[in-house]
Amino acid sequence: MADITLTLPDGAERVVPRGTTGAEVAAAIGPGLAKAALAIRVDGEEQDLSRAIDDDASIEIVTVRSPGALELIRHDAAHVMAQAVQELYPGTQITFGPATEDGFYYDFVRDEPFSPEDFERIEARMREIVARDLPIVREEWEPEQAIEYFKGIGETYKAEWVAEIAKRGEPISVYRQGDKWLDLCLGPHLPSTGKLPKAFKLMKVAGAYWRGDSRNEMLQRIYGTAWSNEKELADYLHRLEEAERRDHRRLGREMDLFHLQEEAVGSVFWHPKGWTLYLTVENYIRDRLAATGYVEVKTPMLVDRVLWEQSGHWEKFADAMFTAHPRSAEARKSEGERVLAIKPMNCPCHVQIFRQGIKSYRDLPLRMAEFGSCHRFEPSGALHGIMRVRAFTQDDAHIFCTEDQITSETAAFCELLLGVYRDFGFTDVVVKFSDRPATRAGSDEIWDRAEAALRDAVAAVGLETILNPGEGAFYGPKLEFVLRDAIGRDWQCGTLQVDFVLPERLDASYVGEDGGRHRPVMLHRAILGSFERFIGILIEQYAGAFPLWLAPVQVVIATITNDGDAYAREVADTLSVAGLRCVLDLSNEKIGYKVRHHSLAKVPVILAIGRREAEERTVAMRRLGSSAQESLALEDVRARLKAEAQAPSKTATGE
RNA sequence: GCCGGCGUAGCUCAGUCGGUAGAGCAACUGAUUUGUAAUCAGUGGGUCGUGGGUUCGAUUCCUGCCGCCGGCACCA
Repeated sequence: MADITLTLPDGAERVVPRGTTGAEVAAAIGPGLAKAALAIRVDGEEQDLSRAIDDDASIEIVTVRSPGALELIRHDAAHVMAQAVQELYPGTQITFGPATEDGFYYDFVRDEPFSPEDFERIEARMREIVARDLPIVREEWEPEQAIEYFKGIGETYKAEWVAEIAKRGEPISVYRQGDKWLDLCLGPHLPSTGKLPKAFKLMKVAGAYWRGDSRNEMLQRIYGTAWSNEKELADYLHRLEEAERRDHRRLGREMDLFHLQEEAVGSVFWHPKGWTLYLTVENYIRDRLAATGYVEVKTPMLVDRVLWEQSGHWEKFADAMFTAHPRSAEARKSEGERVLAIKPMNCPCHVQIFRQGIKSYRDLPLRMAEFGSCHRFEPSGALHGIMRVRAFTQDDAHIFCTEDQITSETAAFCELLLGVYRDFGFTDVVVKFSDRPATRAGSDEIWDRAEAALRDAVAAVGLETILNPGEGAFYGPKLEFVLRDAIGRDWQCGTLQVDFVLPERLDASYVGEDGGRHRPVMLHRAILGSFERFIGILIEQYAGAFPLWLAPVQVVIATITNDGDAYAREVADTLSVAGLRCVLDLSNEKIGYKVRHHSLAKVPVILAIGRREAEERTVAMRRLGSSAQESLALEDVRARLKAEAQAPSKTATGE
């Protein structure tokens, strides 16, 4: 048997007999490493320690501290949980159980529902299985053998899955965990259950469709989290608690920004403070659009269904649309029973404006923006605070352009978007590139061109994207700009979609240089996406403690004794005239109470005024989050706060 | 929409093994004139999500519906 050469991460080489296992290599390097070893990476590919290595390779022993170790641990935790559940609840079937971003889940089939009360029992059994230190051994089975075995023990889902894998011609690998339990799995796995750190916790039960298809039966999914040690677990649980405090639904109520109620499910009641925030955001984005060559329009809320039929939306989304008609039978008769749809989007209306009069190539690109209110009948289970609602407003725009202009328009848009996100404090933006879906309109050649144009633009801006294969719109590829909420959920905010289809269906055209008629391309684009969603994320991003320009109440002027009342009024007037949003607190409370009260309300600036300030015509300024005080002349405060409270869209133009 | 959980005052929650409910905070009123994260006292506030059933009697038990929460599916 010939020897092979293994290269360690530090560059050292080891010559070992062909067929040496990862465990043996680890042991040869040192007993400490052998004990800590969880898996081995062979030429970058993670494998079981028990696998024989047959060729020269660069290797790395994976321990708890290795990057990627958590994924291994979580995957094993899923299996240990599955074993625990099957031991405790005989007759339960197992299906899939992968690692997730911060934990794992396993999907079970069982008539009785699991409840969180079961968790303690399952966790205890999991710890017991870890204590048993069961060896985890990989085997390769013949498909027939596996199908027969799983059918024999009543695991019909596993049997179905084996058949699927076999059809693809892939090997069937099975992992034994002890001598009584096994699971179909790709691996890799830890060498034994004893290697699994006991820093895991079951978190929630939920339904999930078999193989992610809503036509299939619903399974019971148990979610857990797992970490390499107790401290990491505790930190994680602590982070979750912190995140809960930032939840926009909670802050929206506590800060009196908005509310939702049963009589208008999925629609937001904006309170004065929330609406101030909303208008601040809207005015900011309006400035940005005006500065980058957009024109703003406003289109009807109620539009005859024939337009939606023409655009193709009726066919695909009719069930998700609201319709309206006059209450009076007489009116309905005279109107010819026409069905009006409450607009679910703005694009067909924008095309109607584009179609008024003859457009020349000189008019392109035409960037048409609208703060358009849309209504969609979102499935009840999808509603979530103000992040996913049935009535929302987008900072929507459609850029009518030539095919040659797609790249430059996209690049300009990406730059605008990133600048806007930066102004709101978002620097980590995930951008997904969604390419052609299986069912689509338009020729492959058109798709090639659209995708290439989009790719060029992204490259021009130096944007990193994640490919989201097959997730494009039916009419064109798209970019999705994704922000994350406090609880770790991702939300699409910005988007850019290249569309060759709607201009055709709605017959938009322009006269080209050649004097002939041509179809424009439409770029559907939004930066914030829905104001509702974006503001929800904004609330969580700042945990309600907004920078001065966004804060609904920017300054509280609080008196210490009522000797200062008259002067405090003057301060409030001065600042209000300067455009600052002020609240005057002359209430009969101690200054300590007022400071606490307004600090909890997350007001960025508190100006305290007592007898001394009134005499000297100064204020004592205190910023949120700091207990330091600064004594300033009234005129200085006015100038300073006014400058600081300018929206970034104003400061950039030097106003 | 599907699976599971939940629904008592503005908020957070207690309570009733079936006899129409209570605390803290908030709010309001009064006293206090106060120097940077809670001054004291008093007052008001709930068809116990909603419809039906069982019962002498339901907020409590059963059930339909609505909403919310967590996932899944969906997201033009």
